[in-house]
Amino acid sequence: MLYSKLFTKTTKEVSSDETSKNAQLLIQAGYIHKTMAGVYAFLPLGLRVLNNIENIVRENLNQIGGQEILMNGIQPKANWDKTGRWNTVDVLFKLSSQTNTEYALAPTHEEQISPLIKQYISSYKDLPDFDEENGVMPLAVYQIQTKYRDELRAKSGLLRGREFRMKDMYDFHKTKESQEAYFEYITQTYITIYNQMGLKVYIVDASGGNFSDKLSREFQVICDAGEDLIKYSETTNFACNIEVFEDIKASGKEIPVDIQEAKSAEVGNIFDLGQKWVKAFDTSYTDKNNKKELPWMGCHGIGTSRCMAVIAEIYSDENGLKWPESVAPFKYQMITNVNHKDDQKINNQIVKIAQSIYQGESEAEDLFEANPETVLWDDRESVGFGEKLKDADLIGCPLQIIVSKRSLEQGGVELKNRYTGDSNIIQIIE
RNA sequence: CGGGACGUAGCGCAGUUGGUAGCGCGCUUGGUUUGGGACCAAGAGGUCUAGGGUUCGAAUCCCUACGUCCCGACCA
Repeated sequence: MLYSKLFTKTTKEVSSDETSKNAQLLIQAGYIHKTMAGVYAFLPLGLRVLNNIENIVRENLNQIGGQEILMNGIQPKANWDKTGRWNTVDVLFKLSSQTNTEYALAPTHEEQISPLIKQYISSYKDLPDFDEENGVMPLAVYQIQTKYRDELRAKSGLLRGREFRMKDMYDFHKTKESQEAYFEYITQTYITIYNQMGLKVYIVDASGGNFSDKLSREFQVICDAGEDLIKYSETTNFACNIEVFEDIKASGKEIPVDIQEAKSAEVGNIFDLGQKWVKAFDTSYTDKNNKKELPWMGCHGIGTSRCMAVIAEIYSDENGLKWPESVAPFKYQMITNVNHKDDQKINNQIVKIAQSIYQGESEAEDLFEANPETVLWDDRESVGFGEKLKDADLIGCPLQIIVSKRSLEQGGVELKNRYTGDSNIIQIIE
């Protein structure tokens, strides 16, 4: 993409009332725009990052049998009455129509998936037992969608919004064993997902809150902007929320010697919902003996926009963002320096080389993946070179390609790693 | 929802004891620049969040509402 065609602009200054690092950087670099407290619009660069994150989630869930659907933001009140949550979920946005019919703006989708799935599971044959060895996956349906929660206090940029993006998956099983085994299987998939987006997660068991009286498991990333406090160990897989640490100690469980404490952000969680929701909606099936049975249900969330915030918090420095390649809006940001004082021949050469790199015609191995889809070319002519370098650091694509008189004198184009700061000259064969 | 701070040009800010608003960035035009957010010149841009009140006179003082952020509480 040509930078000159990008409608967003970076700014030198950012509002002092956005104090969170993720919001400041993402707004300053033009990734997001604040509409109101806790509600942000995703601009071209921001949407590319969000899409990259969500595609990582998508690909991994498809591999474990997930079938993607898209449910709705607006839901009937009746469903929420049925589970009693119309009055108990205080973050529920409620709205009414011209005819005073009431609706919920969905904060989550158990109230929709349960009656939906009821239509399609009539027989035990519709609910295969999870069998990892033979590659048999259970019925698992997911969506990646915009969610709404009436938070009393939205804060920390994309970390806690009133409108945010979330993946939620729901799985249904004949047996509790299948559900529990899949719960563990998903845990492994989640670790892979977070690793692919550059996040190291700590797994913390917690109670399910008012969501479920069963087990839930949180995925925490060490991050100063986070709202949670965890105890964890680098050498073992021990991790727990600070709130339950004393209880764990009292229970006699062994505490690792390298125990540490840190602030963390919850980037996902998985729940064992038991039969609470299927009971409420009578989501039953007929078993082998022609008997009516209720399935076992699990639900699993990943806050994709929150992941974006956490990545921005962690992968950034005083100059700006430095995205992991897997989620970066572009792999390369190319800067060309055309100086009118210079020999026109050199300027022509700079543009010609940049053009061929941008079009994917470069022979150089390190630039093999360059093309208009992977390169953000800062082709602006009236902008100083220093400003382009600043912008490249702020926007934070992993690799910067610099084509200038100086780089040509050094034998080619400069390839600079945003993360390590290393740079080297790539030979260009013309 | 309790406590605190704030709301002035597109953005970031200043505005003294009350006298109808200014700076930087950005933008427009022209020119010079171009390896770390350049420079000169000339411009455009405002219902000082809104509504009341005090006053001869309010961005400034008082009240109310709305908005934004921070601390806390809450947190599928």
